[in-house]
Amino acid sequence: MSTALPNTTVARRVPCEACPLRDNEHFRDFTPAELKFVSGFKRGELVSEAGSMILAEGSHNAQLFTLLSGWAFRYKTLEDGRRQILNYLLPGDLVGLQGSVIGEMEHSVESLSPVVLCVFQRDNLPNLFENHPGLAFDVTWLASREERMLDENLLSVGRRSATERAAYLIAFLYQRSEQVGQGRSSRHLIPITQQHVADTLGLSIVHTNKTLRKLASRELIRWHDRACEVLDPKGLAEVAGWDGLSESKRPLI
Amino acid sequence: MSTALPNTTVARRVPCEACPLRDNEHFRDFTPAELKFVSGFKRGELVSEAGSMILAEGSHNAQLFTLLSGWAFRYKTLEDGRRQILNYLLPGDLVGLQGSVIGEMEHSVESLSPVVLCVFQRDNLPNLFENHPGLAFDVTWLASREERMLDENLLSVGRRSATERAAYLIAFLYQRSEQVGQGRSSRHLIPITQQHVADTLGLSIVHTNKTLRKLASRELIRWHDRACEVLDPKGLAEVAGWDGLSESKRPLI
DNA sequence: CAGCAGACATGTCTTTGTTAATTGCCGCCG
DNA sequence: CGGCGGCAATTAACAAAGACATGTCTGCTG
Repeated sequence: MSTALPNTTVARRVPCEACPLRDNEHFRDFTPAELKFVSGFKRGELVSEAGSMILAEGSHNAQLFTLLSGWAFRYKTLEDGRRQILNYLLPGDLVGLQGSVIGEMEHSVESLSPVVLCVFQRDNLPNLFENHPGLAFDVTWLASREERMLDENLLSVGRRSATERAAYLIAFLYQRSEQVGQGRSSRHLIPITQQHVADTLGLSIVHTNKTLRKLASRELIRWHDRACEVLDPKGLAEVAGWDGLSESKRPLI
Repeated sequence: MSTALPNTTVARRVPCEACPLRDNEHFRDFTPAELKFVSGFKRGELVSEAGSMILAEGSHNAQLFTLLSGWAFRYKTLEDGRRQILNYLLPGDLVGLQGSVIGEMEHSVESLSPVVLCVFQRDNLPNLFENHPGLAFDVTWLASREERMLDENLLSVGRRSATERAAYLIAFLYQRSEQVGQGRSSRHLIPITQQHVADTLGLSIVHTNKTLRKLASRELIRWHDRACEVLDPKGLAEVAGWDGLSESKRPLI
């Protein structure tokens, strides 16, 4: 039964409804020494990997960044090449807290479209936290949201059927894409291949194909070249047994 | 190429090698209004759930706590009862950032042994961050570690075979148990049932049983009543194709 | 034009799930 | 004290889901 403490200047940020670190504006008070912007990636390019030259330059530990625009995904692989996609990255998402040390192949990040990044020095995090009140919250908020997404993903891969999994994934990515507001394209296109879907859901590419065809035959989706068009998000959510689409926005912290 | 900034009082915490929030000592500077200790749970008891009376009292949002002693696990369920265990909680682990709102059944936590908790008011987090420099780091560190564990878990469920999954899970829990130093029991016992294993790995209980027997016949483990004894951790890691056992301790942030 | 990659298709084989029945242990209660 | 019921672990027999090997077709690209 703790009593409500008085609000402070930090507390003004609560509840935190919007996604932080989304646009450049959030980085106004940062000095050039604290961050740098990186762009120019093409689709299918490795953004960060053990040994990658792009983010590993200078410090081998600089692997902390937010996505400012575009799509990407994070994955791990086993020695024999089996790959598991862990989550998809849309503008505002933070990557690198998971820790990546050269040679240990913790995880890698690959782009699905041209992307723009904002890169921080990982080992500078203590100073960043101190110099930018509120950043600790933003990071906690983002980590928290990512964990919720991973949770749902794990539930999906572990306990849902192939059809449910596929429907869930697509409905989920559709929702995220809507939230971010990819205004650009009028149709709802998700820039992934069936191989990505397979590696996300823990299925073979063949079975994934069969499953997607079933969804397509029910007019829930339509598959394009390297992209999925969502025809009926609600129908997908229903197939997936997922109520997240209608989930009300709510404060996380 | 940012220059190295001078160390500050906050920076002294880096690199952070040990698990923070592990013993009572870490909570010395906290006031009684900021946290409370809860104990008295028995094995198999719900620690936190939508509607639970234990942690929901007062604020419906108090679901933020660390485990001070004992074992527990976090899980989600689908409407029809299928359950997926998300991760296991050992002393020092933090729960509740994922967000849990009454009625939405986000996730639940159940104990595997008697546990002691340290509970924070979730909506008081802003003040906590402000009043306790370093706490933001500890939380980030913990969230980061949890995400790495979830990543590996997802890889496991998505891409490893039943035998690999089981071997990985047990080797992993063995390692964590060792790190925490459950000194109490001389033998290395993990207090879970085969049903827990099944729900963690996304397998049926029957198949899990066959898989575990195979591991037992290879003298890697021995199954007791509601507990798993680890005979050969290295052998398990080898079966799992996992090199995490020998992983050197390293700073995360 | 050749080469290649992705989508689509099919048949066979392996892995895993389902159902159901058996045993042993333990705590509860008459 | 002893029967009863429940849970964990186990096993068998069968069904289903999904993996794998293979091949075709199409559109793109050099």
